[in-house]
Amino acid sequence: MRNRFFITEKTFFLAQPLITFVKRARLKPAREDEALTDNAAPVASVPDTASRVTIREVAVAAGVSVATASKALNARGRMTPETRQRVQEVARSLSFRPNAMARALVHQRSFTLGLLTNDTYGRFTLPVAAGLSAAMADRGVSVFLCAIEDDPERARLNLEAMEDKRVDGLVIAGKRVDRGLPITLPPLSMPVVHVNAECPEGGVGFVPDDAGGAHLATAHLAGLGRRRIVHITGPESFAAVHLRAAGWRRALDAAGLPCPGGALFGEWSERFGYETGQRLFSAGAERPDAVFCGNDQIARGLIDALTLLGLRVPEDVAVVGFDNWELFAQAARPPLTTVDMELKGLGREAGLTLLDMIDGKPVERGVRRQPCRLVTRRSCGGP
Amino acid sequence: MRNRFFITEKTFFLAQPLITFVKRARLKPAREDEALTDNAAPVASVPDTASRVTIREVAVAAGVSVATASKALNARGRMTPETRQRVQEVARSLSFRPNAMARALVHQRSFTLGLLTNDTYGRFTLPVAAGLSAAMADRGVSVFLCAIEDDPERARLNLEAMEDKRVDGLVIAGKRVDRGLPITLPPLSMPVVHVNAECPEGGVGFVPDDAGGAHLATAHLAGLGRRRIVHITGPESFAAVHLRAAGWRRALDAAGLPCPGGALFGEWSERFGYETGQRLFSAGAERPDAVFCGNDQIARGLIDALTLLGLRVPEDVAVVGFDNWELFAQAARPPLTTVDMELKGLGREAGLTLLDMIDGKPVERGVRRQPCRLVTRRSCGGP
DNA sequence: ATCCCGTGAGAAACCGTTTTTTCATCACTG
DNA sequence: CAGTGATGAAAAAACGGTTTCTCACGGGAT
Repeated sequence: MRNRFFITEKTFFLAQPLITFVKRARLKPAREDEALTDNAAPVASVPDTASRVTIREVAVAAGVSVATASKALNARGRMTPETRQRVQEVARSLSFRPNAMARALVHQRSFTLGLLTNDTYGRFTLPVAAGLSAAMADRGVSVFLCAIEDDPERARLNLEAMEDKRVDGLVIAGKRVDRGLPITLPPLSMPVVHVNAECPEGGVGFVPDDAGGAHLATAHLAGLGRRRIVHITGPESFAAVHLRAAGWRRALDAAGLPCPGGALFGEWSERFGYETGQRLFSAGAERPDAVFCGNDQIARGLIDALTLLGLRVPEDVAVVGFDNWELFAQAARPPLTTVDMELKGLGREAGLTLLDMIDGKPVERGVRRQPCRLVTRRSCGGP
Repeated sequence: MRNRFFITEKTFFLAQPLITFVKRARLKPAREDEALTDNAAPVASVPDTASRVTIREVAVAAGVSVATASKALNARGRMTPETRQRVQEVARSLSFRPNAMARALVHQRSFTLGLLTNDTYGRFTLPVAAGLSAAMADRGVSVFLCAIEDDPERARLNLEAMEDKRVDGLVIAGKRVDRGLPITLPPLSMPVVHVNAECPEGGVGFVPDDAGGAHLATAHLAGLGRRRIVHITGPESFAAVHLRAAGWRRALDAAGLPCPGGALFGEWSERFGYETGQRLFSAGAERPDAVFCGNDQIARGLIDALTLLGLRVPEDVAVVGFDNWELFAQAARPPLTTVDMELKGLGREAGLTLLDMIDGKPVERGVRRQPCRLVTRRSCGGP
């Protein structure tokens, strides 16, 4: 109770040994008996903490003051080229690297972001995270990963950690565009962007353009001369399902094609694709000549069903999937043409926008739908 | 060239607007004309940076010195209970949270870890990362995610960032226990543990106990009375394949069962499982009554083949997989009994050990094989 | 020779904490 | 009543940087 604001007691005590250890090491430079007893044990060598070289050491080695050293290394202020160069060379030779935390302290900017996600096993968050991390790394910004398992308490804990660590901004990533994370965001002292998750009123969000992707896929099929293009997809409870269905319908309209009785909703599984395929294609008359599937699993199941029915893909039926989940798309026979949601790009754009917000640049609020990309493989024929 | 040690020029210029922005905000407290022009634009509200409350403000509000405030909040030093309580209440009412970076600066400990991984799309790293992140969060430690895409340059960049940010330790996670990451680790100034990756001589590593897991699976089958247990698995180029095969063989020996001609090596795909199943079970005589598969995909393909051949799972043939990849294990009919590598636990243990190393506790070097867990579903029958 | 100014570099203040040291106060002893 | 500890709290010194201010110096104009 006493202490409830701060680091947990566990953490607190955890910290003690190290601190005293370091202190001791600094005061007495290695007593002999200690060295002797430590020697034999087959323990992993703790690298000499060898107290990292500071700008102060660079300064004395270069024969200047720390102020001058700092200015020399940061290309600020005025000074003779010789001085600047001498300092830089000394810094290099000592392999000096400035302490980012010290620097953050004075700049009031940590060059650090938080990524809060509840998609622990998911195939969505990792690409987003990778794209984000890569783009940020290029700009000297690092990303804290916070895996909250749909557990509000864990969310709170991580949010507090992010506040304490003074991250410059926060990316909140989920697995469904129509669901928020299990957090009631407290008033945060930093800008936030949402990725692949419900975006609160007035917030900034990034999601793949599901409708656009579906349009892309359907138009591709129409462009290849297919006339009866059906849509087999996931459960109606997903917003993404409706968006993709809408894109499909719009593309059919645009191509002047009939909309054969609405989309076939079901589940995101191979099984559903397989069963729907059997049902749809065993009836002889008026068979579709193309299927746009709501995801790659469905497409995979569908292809299995078609193959079993003796129908050839793509000759008799062309198939497009959604997700570009390599595991399914590449493994399918024939390999699957599918829609890639560009999740890495999503993470990248979210990060860049967040940086803009941090820099105080004006950023339009609202949800951005990032374009998808059609990956053509062999399941549609064509060139 | 001039500047090659430090933040990139891009970063450098990026930082400027913010810095001057903050400065200005502090000097003049909001000029009216600025407020007016800013007002109408539909831009995302940058939360009032409202310069976070510092311990200094807490101190003056409580009528004590900062030293006293610090001691009061950290349960250090001696003081009257009244003073301590008063400070704590003031801190709470101002919702003060200490700046972790300032604190890190004096403690020489950032309570921060780096996670370097090249498994961007993979199903292996994310659970590891989640387990690590969760366990560390409980201890007030945050984890930087560094996604390097098998790109040495990116690896270098991220390593430098981790050094600059003064992480206390590093977790290096890969996708294969017999491959290192594309890094030639420079002499690092912090302890390192390796997870699911090749561990250099004298290092500390964590991998799942493949052999043990295989033994677990095979012994389970033997315990259910199966006598002819074959093993269908991935390519021989994987160390994990050999370990699992060895575990399988050992379990057969232990149960006094014959080893029918060695393991069947191939690839990690459903297709391979399917085809091998057809080949193996269409020949009439001396059919196996159980199969231990090297992963869940193979198991899934195998079950498809068995079903097609009219063989019942588990009545005629019992099947065990490896990975507990929900997508396959749960979706299989019947649901798959399989070996879980406990990747989250792996991440957790790696993190805890790393913390020990950071604390200077003696830690045995070498690779630890963490036990796997058998998840029993319906593909083996039994209770 | 004096004044002024531009220039390069050092001194000092600061960022937000913790920790050590110093200091004043007060209640006891002898 | 002076001397002695204990005690609570403040002052000061770190931690590793950046930035603002100040200053000494030298050259050119008067």
